[in-house]
Amino acid sequence: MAKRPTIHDVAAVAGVSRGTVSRVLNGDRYVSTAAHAAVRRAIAETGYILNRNARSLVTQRTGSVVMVLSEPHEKLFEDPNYSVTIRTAVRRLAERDISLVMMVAGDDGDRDRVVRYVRGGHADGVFLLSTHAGDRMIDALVDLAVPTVALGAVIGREQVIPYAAADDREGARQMTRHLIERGRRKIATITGPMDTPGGIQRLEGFADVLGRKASKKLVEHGDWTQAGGEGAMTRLLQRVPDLDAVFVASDLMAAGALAALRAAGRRVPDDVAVGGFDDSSVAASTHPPLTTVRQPLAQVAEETVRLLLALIDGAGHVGPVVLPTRLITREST
Amino acid sequence: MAKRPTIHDVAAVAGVSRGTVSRVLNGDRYVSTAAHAAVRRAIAETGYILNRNARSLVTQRTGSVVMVLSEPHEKLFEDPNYSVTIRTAVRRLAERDISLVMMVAGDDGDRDRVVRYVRGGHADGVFLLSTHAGDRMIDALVDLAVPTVALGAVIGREQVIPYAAADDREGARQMTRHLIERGRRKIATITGPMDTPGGIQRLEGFADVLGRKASKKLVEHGDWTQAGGEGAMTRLLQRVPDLDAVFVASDLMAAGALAALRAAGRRVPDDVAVGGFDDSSVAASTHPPLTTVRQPLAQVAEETVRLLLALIDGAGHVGPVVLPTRLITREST
DNA sequence: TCCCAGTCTGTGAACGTTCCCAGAGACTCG
DNA sequence: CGAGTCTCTGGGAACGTTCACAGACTGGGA
Repeated sequence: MAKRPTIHDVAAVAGVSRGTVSRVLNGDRYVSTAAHAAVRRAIAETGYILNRNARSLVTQRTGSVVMVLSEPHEKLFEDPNYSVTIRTAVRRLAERDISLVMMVAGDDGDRDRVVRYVRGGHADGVFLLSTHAGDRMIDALVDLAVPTVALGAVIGREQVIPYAAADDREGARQMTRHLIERGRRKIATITGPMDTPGGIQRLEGFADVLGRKASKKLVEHGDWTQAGGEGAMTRLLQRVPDLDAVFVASDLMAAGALAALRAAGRRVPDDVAVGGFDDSSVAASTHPPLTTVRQPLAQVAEETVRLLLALIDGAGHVGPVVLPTRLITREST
Repeated sequence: MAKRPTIHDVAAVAGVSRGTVSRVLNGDRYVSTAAHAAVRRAIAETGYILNRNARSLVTQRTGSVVMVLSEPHEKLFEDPNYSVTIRTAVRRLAERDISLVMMVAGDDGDRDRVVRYVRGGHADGVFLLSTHAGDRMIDALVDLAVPTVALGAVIGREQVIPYAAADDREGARQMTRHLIERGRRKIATITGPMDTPGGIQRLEGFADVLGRKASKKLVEHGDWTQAGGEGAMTRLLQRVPDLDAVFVASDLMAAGALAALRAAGRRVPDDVAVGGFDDSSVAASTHPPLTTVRQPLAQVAEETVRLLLALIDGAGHVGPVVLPTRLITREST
């Protein structure tokens, strides 16, 4: 295999100059149809592939975006949704010929690396995933003034970092109303960690509906894990033995809650109704299957990418996008 | 903000030449300790960050690796394991200052893009995930002679593409033996799709143990989904109403099988014992919790990266790595 | 003393693009 | 018919590195 063909080779074959080939490559105006055709043909003939490094070197654009995976709680958060998010983002970006670089921000070294990478100009934009409150890396990124968006609000930075998210708060309201409609009177909740948007907003939605009936006694905090959900449910039962419903802020925690209820001899939904959140794969496989709130995950990912692209294209400011959730009724309520 | 500092600026501040700075950057020999210190200081002072594009342009190396996500069965495969794999890979690669670019190979356009990307020299290596049999893209990549590895064997290309994987076959044997030890006599199995390594090898392990008792009647095929598992279980029950155990090749399908059994009025494990595979998050949340086979996922990912790095470093040929699985006993058997 | 090997440094020439400018034609309008 | 505008083209310069080479300096052995 000889050397990879360059723009020079294409130009020679097409009988034009480098400049003209470059113009065709970049879709510039001012190229005659004859030249255009000749270049196209020469590209096909030589099997030419653009060298992005050379291009980036002069344009100062990289044609890539970095997705930063934070690990809020010591990798407890093994979210199946990542898969959907990543796929969707890669797809949408590929349409624009932008590639996706993954980075992990687990410890300080990682976070440093991310900042250095972006400061080095190696990415045209940043896509934040599962951020958590008070992350210094995020402030550093904001300072760099590189287009940055997040999937899910960044707590405390809602105004400065555009995001797309599911309407957690309204979703929680839907579920809470549903439990009331089912005739439940003493409704508790198990939240996520209170430094995550899902933790905060789902509790707010719950409180919106119940008003002052949402006493502190009826609120217990979990950590998104199944074991955490089980523990929280156990504590709730001790404190409020006569509760007749519980809204759990994630399906995985709800699965834990179901186990705790079973262990305590309560029947679901007869004695206690259980509502989840996410409509993840566990939801359908619990016993009984979970009533839950579905998030339009792919759509959220899509909108996040859209925001990022807009920013990269020079949009000064883009607003957050919040997408509606949907109640999925199964047998646990 | 002024222009980003280049190697020239560092050289000027350090009072040496470009060449010397470059040598320090690349850890070359033949740099005096004084020069070395001066350069280090100048780098810190100027906040210099290497421009990878410029480097790649001359070295013909990119310092990045592409991970290709195939979608074997129309994105049915929403594998929570992706998350672990991606994290692990990103981590290990970052240690070597190599970044991970994600690409999706869903349709022909995607596959073309991947090949073009690699042919364009934009990656030093390829990391294949969830491949499926007879993929032309894989042959194209092999032809390009770029270092390529896979997580999980590539069916039909086991000899040409190095891989790391869990010992599916032995795992299936462990489970089958376990079912026999539990006194089961009529043991059926629900497999994965027969064009995936998990589908094939887990069935082989099952057959290894049962020998000729593993009649065709006792084998039913699923598609890794819960609904698929439910359907397969229903068909099995019709055909072999007196079966007393079933080994299901994935936890998600096993959850479906449990639902089918419940619908048919069979008690688990009293009437029918159910074994899963993967030890995914659903396993612990089914009712009853699933006995299953745990794969050392993070370790598999780690080994895959190791193979890839070895290949990139010039190792001519690296053998496959197969890691042991472990039986996790819960209440379904 | 001289020579050679080893260590260290500076510099010109690449790497493959895009950008910019100058210039050649063609066409339009006064 | 001349000036101005628009379309199209070619080629020099720049982007920020690494690499190869040449040269300077050191020290040790003949």
